[in-house]
Amino acid sequence: MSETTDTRRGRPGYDQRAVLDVAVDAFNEYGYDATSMGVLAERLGLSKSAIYHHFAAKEDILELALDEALTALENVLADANKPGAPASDRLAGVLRGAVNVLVEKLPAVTLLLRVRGNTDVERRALARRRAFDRAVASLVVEARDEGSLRRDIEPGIVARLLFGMINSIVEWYRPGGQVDAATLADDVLAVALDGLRTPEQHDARRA
Amino acid sequence: MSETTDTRRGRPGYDQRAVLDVAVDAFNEYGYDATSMGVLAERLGLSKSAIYHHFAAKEDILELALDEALTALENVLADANKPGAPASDRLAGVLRGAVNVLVEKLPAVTLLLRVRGNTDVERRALARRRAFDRAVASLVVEARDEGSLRRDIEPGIVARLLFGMINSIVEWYRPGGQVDAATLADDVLAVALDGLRTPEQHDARRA
DNA sequence: GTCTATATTGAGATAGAC
DNA sequence: GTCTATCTCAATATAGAC
Repeated sequence: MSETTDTRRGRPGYDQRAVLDVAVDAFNEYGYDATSMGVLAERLGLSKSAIYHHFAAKEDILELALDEALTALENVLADANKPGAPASDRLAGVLRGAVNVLVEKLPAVTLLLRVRGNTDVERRALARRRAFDRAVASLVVEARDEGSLRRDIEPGIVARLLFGMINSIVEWYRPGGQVDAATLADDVLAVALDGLRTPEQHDARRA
Repeated sequence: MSETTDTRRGRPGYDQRAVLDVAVDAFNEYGYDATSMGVLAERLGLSKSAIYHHFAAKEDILELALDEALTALENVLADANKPGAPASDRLAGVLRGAVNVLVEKLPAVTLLLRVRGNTDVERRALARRRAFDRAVASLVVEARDEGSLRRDIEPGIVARLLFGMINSIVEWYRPGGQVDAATLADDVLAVALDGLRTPEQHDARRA
């Protein structure tokens, strides 16, 4: 509506989204603190001050990225919460959904998983992440009480190992590689639920 | 030999080890880059310059801590490498040993797992860590070829998920808490090998 | 082994022109 | 939307006395 007929994605300069994407990649490569506005500007082919046209502060870039990751994860929780469904199904839905979010929003989630809590922005993000973790942990408890999960390991530890495994995906998964998101989610569920041992050895152990 | 009869751990000042321990804790709390020599000095109750009596540079503190973690992990690999033993036993030994190192040298290993590779010190540490990961990955391949591990998931993915689960322990394990190292290692092995599902459900799935 | 300076560099951020 | 120039502050590290 505002100008001529262009597809709105700024031709001459960057829009906020483009700056965000480049910045998040840099944050993940060097770490947030170790990434200066100077190297950001270099990567963008801009001056440092040009970045401040899109974001008022370095931390606002971080905040926007963290919010993107957290919102996506929170939506997974909401989507999987079908009242009446067995807890094991809802848990599987959350795990599968979380893997998908990890893959689809890999840079933002990677950034989220590395936040330490040094500033208010980081602490707010950590609080939202902990709420998500708590929700998953109580799903694990439900699934165990329902008889779907083994009872010999504390559910808190189960939930943490489970999400440790899932979250570690950001350390090595790269889009366009050999593995697609659906296969990865299947593999994670398979390892988590059935373990690595061959079925024959399961039987041998029980015999 | 040098002075009077004292137990050598300096009473008036710090020795290198004491500075190291305090520094590593701070690095893990705030992140290495976000930890200034100023806050380090505050935590030690020293001036900044006093720290430079023990370490020539901030990064030397990091290097010493990383070396401690890496040496411990490399020793696990050497200890578990009993020629002739089944790969599955050797793999289990490495996993158990790695959990023990994680717990016993929690601060140093935590630091190691967060290194990004921004400097030569960090890149050297990453190279040693990758060598360790590769050794574990080839143990996984051996165990699979031997028939001990399921063949339907790529061994590279298996190894990564496995160590993702183990490494995530540093995010929540705290010494003196409810769980001791041996129990934790048992739980990790149990989840990794047998999965979370109840035995009855394993059978139902196969029927 | 610790201190009080201080040198020096690089960071995040702003002013104001184009 | 981008630029050059600059401000301000905090960081690592050093000098040299006690």
